Amino acid sequence: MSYKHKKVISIGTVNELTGLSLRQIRYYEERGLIYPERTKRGTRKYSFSDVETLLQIADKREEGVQTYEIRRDLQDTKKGKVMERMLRGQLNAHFKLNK
Amino acid sequence: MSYKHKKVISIGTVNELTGLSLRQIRYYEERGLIYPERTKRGTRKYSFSDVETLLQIADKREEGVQTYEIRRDLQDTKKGKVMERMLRGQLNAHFKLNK
DNA sequence: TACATATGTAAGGAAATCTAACATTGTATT
DNA sequence: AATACAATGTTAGATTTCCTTACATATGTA
Repeated sequence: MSYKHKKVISIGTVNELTGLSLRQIRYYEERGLIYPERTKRGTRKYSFSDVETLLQIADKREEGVQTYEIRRDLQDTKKGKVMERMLRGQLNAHFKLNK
Repeated sequence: MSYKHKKVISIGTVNELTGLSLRQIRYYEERGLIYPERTKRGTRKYSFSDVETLLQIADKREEGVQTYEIRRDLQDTKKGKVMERMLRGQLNAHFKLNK
């Protein structure tokens, strides 16, 4: 897994990187927008990818978009990315789309 | 700056990633092998690049190499990398090596 | 009005980190 | 042999960070 997706950043640092409050960061998890991992003892760990997502969320929220819609958009984006890869043929081995 | 060099990882996570004890991680800093940043309140933050360096250090230590030699090697490596880039021409604008 | 959303804040507890000091073991120097 | 330095462990006390839960509040929506 790349550095971008490895979950190693604790919530205080995410707060500094994004400007979002701890409350907000945890709440967006509760609403299913992000999925940090937990250490054995329960502390949350985020990836750079999560940080990027949170920055997008912050933008959307400023526009007044609700978490429910943001979640939908994020899922669409993910699907979009998967589709791109499929079209590029990188998932052929799994899904046997060609031939 | 890239994700690889951004200092966002706390020492406990570095311990998990490298298998080195907290004591060792701090000691290698004391010996000038790595340079974590500090938050306002004093907690150390490491980059993925630091983690890579620490893995190299761990290897060298197992071979019995002492920290002062490792430091020298690491510095050489850095110089080596800079030279590579210079030869690739990426620093021309700065050093005007060609023409 | 009643309910849901989004966020702040407070409290109490548990986990993580910091520094400093002392102990130990091995290797090198005198 | 005695001394010194290197590398690491361990302990202790203090500070910081993080966790959950609960209550408050403002704003929008059914």
